[in-house]
Amino acid sequence: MKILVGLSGGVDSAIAAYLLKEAGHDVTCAFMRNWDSLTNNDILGNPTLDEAICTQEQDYEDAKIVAQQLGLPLERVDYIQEYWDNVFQTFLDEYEKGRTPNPDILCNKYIKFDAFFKYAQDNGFDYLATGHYARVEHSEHSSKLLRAKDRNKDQSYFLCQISQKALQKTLFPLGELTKPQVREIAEKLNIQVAHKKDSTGICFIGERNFRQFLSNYLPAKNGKIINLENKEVIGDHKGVLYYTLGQRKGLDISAHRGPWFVVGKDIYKNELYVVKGEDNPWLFNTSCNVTDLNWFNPIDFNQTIKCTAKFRYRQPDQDVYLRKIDNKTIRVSFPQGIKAVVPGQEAVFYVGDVCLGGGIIDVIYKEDVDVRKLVEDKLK
RNA sequence: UGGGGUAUAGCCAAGCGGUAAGGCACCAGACUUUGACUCUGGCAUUUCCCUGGUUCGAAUCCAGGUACCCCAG
Repeated sequence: MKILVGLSGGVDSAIAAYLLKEAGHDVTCAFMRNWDSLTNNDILGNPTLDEAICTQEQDYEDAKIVAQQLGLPLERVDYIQEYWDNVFQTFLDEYEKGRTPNPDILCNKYIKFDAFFKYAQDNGFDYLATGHYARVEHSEHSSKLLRAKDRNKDQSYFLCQISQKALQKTLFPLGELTKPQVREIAEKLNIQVAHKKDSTGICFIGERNFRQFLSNYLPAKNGKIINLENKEVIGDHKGVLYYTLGQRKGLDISAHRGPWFVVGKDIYKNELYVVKGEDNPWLFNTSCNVTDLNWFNPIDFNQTIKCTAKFRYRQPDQDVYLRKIDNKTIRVSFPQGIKAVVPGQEAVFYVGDVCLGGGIIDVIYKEDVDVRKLVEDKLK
């Protein structure tokens, strides 16, 4: 089969490509470039800007060496415009609304498994493959996304928004392997990047001082930090948009004994609301509405569905109940209470190893009352 | 200007003659393809408001200052 592999310059995609080649496929590699720091004005909080070779170019160099070592052709594709329009614009819009988006899920949805997928289709490839840790089970008319065998590295969470259509033509060669096994294979092959550190941070943008990075696009606007429980002003924030619910660090509240955690914000009054103590009841929610749903396979919502969910990457599985609200919204209930379920973040649903799909957390509730209303009432 | 009390890190705070606990904040690292959370480590030795004194030894006891607080005027 003719397969296009997204080669990032890291170990994972290198070994993914290697395994496909070993299996006898006709493999072509492609390096994606989706972010240009200079044209995107990504100046503040960008540590690689003054480095001799920015990490992105280094990654490309690594990818070239890997392709060469594997004896595979390497193409280079650019989706800078698409990334900006579909991923980054949404990312900024969400932050502007005071929410906390997950750009990497958008990146998979719009870039890797849409724009790049189409590229593969248009160029006569049978399948697209990446180095993600996840499994896909193909059958005649539909495919299933499954958790990776390596439960520690499982990345199905980030793949929850890709289309069934793309999934059907996708392979994840690392799905049955663990990360240590992948590194071992790379070592045996003497792959250049066998010991390269796992990448973290926003995909294609990398690690940044996040507040500074955001301030390139969303200017700082100082304001008050208020103790929600007694309405006392206890500090100053650097811009309400820069903080996320559940956040502890960076509040710089030193005059009052903490620890303090963010439980709410008002983007119009430009106020941040905090409470004290890591077990504070304000930190726990019991349900949320989820929109922008993507299901890999049809779900029968005639009855309440019991399944598990993750509200952020690497969160242990949470028991939840799903109920349909309307065609675009479901209510997710978790009476046991879960900490810091954050609007804008992704809720991803599983039954056993099968990833059902996911959606964006829209409104959070405590005992079926909108938390924003609870905060508002508390401040009266 | 009568009486009483308190001064220890950015904030809070233990210590009561034997060589400066702890928490918050902050910083660093780990973890991590979002943002967070979490974990580990660092963080007063020209040191305990200042100056003297007692003592082998003082943040601790004594004397005198200084600052702030409270009560009564």
